[in-house]
Amino acid sequence: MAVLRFPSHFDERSVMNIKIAAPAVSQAVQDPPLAGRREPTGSLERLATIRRYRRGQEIYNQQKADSYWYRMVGGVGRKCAVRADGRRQIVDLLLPGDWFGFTTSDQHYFTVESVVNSTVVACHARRRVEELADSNPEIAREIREKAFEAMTRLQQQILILGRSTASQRVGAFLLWMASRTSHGPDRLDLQISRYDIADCLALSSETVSRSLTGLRFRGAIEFASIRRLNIVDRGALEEDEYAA
Amino acid sequence: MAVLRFPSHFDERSVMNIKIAAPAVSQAVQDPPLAGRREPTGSLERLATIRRYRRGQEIYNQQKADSYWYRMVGGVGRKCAVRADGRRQIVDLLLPGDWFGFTTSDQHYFTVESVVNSTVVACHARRRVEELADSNPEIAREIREKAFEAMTRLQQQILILGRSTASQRVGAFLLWMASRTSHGPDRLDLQISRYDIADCLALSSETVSRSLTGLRFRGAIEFASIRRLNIVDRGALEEDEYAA
DNA sequence: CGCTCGGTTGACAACCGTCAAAGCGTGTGG
DNA sequence: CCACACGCTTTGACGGTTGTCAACCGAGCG
Repeated sequence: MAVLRFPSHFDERSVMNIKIAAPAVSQAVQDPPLAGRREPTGSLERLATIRRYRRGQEIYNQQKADSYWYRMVGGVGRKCAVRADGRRQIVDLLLPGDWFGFTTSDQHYFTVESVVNSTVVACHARRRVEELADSNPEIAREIREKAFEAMTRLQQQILILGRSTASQRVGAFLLWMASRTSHGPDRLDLQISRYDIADCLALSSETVSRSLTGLRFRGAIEFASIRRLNIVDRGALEEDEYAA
Repeated sequence: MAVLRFPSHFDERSVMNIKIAAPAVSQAVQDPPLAGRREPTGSLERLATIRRYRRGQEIYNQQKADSYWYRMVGGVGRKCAVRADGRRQIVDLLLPGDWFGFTTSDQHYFTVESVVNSTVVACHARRRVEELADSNPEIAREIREKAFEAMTRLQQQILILGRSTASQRVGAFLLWMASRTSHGPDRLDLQISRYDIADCLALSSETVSRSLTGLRFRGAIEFASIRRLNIVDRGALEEDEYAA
């Protein structure tokens, strides 16, 4: 129940009695639930290969030819690009239920890596899925739907990257992540590091850290542990955008 | 052949003899060519309705139900969101050959507007296209391919937004636009305003203008007219990213 | 026990957004 | 035909935000 101090660049007058949320009882470290999404139960998954990864392993690679489409089953993945200056950009953060790696050739544009241990991925041979889709319109529709979902994720990412200030980006990111996971709408288990968040939002990790501190200071969020937090004031997070 | 002066924040020592490129002879104002892409010639386009727009008109809208998938035939479109503070974010810039408006419901997430006069769009009734795709695997594959292309555009946009400095973003944007249009790899007719560029790149129009001036100053580009330019030094524009 | 990695904070400089003003081109109306 | 107005573009000045460099801390691990 330690009282937290805030760094000097916050207004000292309001610094009192701000506490860390009491840790939830007996949160054993274990794999997260599968985000409550329905898994496909049709013939699609019968031809899937399941692969399991430890943290930081490569799922596919821009360099090597690869003829699979993928579905995230458990854990977290990141689709990223590395620039000439060594900076990394995370283009798509992959959570259970998300499909990724859609191509029409045997070449991917990006590299996908697992972010946490026990990341589980279902691999679908592209050619076989396409043949299946050719003969089964249901499957074709399902693939289309998953591709459209992937497009929605990318558009969401663009909207977040388009925000002008770091706090807005971080706030919108937290809300988005909370809506994509299933710990309840206001509980969030960021399983990813500040570095990964920074690379998602095109910020430095220091700025992410400062923004989180700022949001905590303003009472928008509270931390249960370093990567688990509760959303206290949604209004303070959402720069309420009207998607016109 | 006027000698251009540079604003004071550029190094005055190098300011001499920098000229506007000689204007191309007799460039009448007219519709741009259709970017040299093959148009689909199959049964898909037989059930398309062609619509023509003047500058600034709405093609579809986030508010109103709409059950079409679209294909840009001529001109330019912008898919955008407007935030609470009035700021606009362009999520996808639509050029001839681009499909857009993919959904599985009768609701769109964004609004699409024409950017230039004589923008021409082909509208495909979603339900009829889906039925056609159900019975014709060729069509289904074509739709998938167009959706994947749209995903590639969005990912490209994310990579550009992820760059840290304004000049890098503007430079990458110019190269991208040049690769998407067909005036030759080094000639570019931006048909859009600085404001639109700014809303694509999450910058202010002033910063876009300053970045363009800076790129011109560094000899990376030269202007044929205010919206037409030549790419002189690709290396200076591309912060050569290695997409890993 | 010491190392490494991730996270936080501080100091400072550079960059960019904002406000303001001016130039310019185009279209419109008198 | 001219005058005007409007929208787009450029430039200047300035202040706030953020990236960078640096230091420190704590947790996990060999």
